[in-house]
Amino acid sequence: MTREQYADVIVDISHEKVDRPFQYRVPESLAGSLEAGMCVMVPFGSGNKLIKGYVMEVSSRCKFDPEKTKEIAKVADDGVAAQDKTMVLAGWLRRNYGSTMIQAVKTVLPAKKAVGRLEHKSLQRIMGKEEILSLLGECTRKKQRAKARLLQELVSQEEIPFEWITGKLGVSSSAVKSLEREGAVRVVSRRRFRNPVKFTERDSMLPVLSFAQQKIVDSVIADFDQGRRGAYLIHGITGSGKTEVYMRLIGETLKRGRQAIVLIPEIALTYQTLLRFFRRFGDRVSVMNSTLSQGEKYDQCARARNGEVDVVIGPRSALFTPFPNIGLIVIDEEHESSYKSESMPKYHARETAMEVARLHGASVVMGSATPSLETYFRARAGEYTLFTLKERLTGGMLPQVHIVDLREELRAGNRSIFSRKLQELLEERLKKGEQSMLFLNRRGYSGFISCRACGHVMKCPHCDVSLAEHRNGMLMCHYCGFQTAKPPVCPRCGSKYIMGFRAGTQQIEEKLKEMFPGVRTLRMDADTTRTKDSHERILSAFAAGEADVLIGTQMIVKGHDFPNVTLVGAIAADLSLCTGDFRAGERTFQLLTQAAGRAGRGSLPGQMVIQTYQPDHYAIVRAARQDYEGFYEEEILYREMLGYPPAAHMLAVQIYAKEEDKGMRLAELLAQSAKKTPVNLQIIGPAAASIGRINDIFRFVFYVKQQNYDKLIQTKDVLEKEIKRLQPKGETVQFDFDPLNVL
DNA sequence: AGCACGCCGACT
DNA sequence: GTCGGCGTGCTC
Repeated sequence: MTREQYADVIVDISHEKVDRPFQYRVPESLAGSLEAGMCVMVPFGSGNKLIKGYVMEVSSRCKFDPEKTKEIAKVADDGVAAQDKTMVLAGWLRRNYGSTMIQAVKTVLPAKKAVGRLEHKSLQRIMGKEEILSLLGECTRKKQRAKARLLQELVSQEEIPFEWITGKLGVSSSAVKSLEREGAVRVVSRRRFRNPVKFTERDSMLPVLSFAQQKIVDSVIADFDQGRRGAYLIHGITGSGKTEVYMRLIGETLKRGRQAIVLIPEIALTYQTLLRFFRRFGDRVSVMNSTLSQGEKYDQCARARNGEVDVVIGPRSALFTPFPNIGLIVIDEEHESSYKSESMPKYHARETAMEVARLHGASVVMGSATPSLETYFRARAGEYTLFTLKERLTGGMLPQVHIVDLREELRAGNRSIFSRKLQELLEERLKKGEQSMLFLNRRGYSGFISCRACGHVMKCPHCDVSLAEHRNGMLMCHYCGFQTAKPPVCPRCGSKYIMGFRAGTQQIEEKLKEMFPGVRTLRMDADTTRTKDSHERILSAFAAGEADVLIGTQMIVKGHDFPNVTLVGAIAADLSLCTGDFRAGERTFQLLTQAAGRAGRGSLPGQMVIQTYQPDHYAIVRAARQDYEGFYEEEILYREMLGYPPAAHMLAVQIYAKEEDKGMRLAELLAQSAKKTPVNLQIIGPAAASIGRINDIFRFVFYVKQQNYDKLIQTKDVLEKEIKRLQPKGETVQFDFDPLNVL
């Protein structure tokens, strides 16, 4: 009754050439029991050597010449137990975020690249110099040029890295093989690990914890020792000592023979941050970051697997460090958007950490001064244990915040981008020789339209997000595709000053220099940070007092302490408030709160100016008061009303197409079949994405909303089947669950 | 990565 | 003609 089954298998050979699935016949004995993610032994190559492989997919269609298709030999180890944690995780990623198994496997298997392995594989001479010379003579006589070249090199060098042999010397493996047979050389894969960080002195004493810190450490450890594995959120303002709590917990985890993973946003992965961990844990710590080469990453993974390190620090990908027995996962700055992957599978490190923790029996500790709504929502629901750290250990004072109403400025005849208050305070700083920071919080910027006179923002009547201006003069909603003509005057107050807000960091710099001749400025944005260390260089130049004012995008307010900064100015808070995204309020609140934390961290008291057309908006008012709770209450109400995450869940289905009409048709087709699913779904769109075309690829998107996450997964499964059936050629489809940004 | 195939120079 | 090294290409 059962038709013949086939399985796509990725073989366990570290080389790009074979890094793709091979199809095998599923033997009758395994029919029905074989699942994606299982580890199997398959005959491979002409010698039919048995090697390890991972099942990617089981199907009933044979995509390869059936004559040449071989059969799976057996399941490696025994059945279910053979599904090691990594592959289970890959399967989980595939299921929850919708990607191919290969994409999922590639994300969980860290650095499985040729360069990684070749680098520390080398050829060693095991004969004496005289013997080599005589062998060299023999080979030259026999005109064995490849072997001779190799031997020539071995005369002067005891050991040659493998990559030289195939690269510079141009000798293939068959020549090496014959030399090995003759007993002249041997292949050694010595581990010459490079720890990217130099040795530093260890802490000799631990700092004394505050009462609140101690309580967190005690209860997490007590839970752990009683076999309760939970998730914890530390809601603590900057400088309240979260890092010390993490380090104590890591220390306790190590004492119990388990390993710890620390996730830190890439931007905060600075030398100062790392130093604290190195001083505490010495060479048991390993760092993963994007500047590491493939080979270095491979080394770090091998060290983790061998038990040479117990703690790894890095961005979201560090989550997949192959530790044998993870006991703790720390997620610092939990709200950061860099925790969500931008390529398939579009996983969220926070959610994935929960799954990793479940597989290993580990605890998860998250920390943030401005937790994401998702996390706080769950903490409120009792899913996570909530701790609060209210005091600044350093005793620094919170800054005084001024909200400036830009409508008032216009009324008073001030058309400049600096309000009178900001001008006044800037002048004061320049006189006193203190530093200032000016930032534009624009990311995912899209031309929203607002009224300069009354602050009215054009919004979608169905989605309550800002409408974006299109080239044809129409205003459009990125969620549902709603369109309306741009009104000539403000529909609320009738003013003709209704327009898009446009200002860049460069303009700010120019205007600032006009206003204050001789002011020393530094600018930091995507343009000035293109090269590798320019980011760090600008920041350290500013810290060294080489400029009076640092101008930049939101990146200047993250991490980094500048004790001499006493003024922070948000030029246009509306830029992040009106991005046409349901998370705009949350992002604005986080950004402004963080920015306020930048002012006055030294002994000098700080001030902050927030310029906005919407001075009454709750995100701005609450940020000015550093009132997270209050913000949360208002924001969650909004999400509940409109059914946005975390109150409900949302799946973005993104269609990329070479031809516009074909893309739209596929989007409509998929939206239709989503509608036909038995679950009760709300479908919005499809519409052209906000950036409708990149590199001549047209983009379309529609959204599916549902209370229950599992039902969304079911919908995704239905769509996956539909895509398989339609077999689109010029179009690709991606899924994004609870998207952070609208395309 | 590892294996066979086939080309090309050297030699019974 | 045959033998064997050595680059090349494929592996379900």
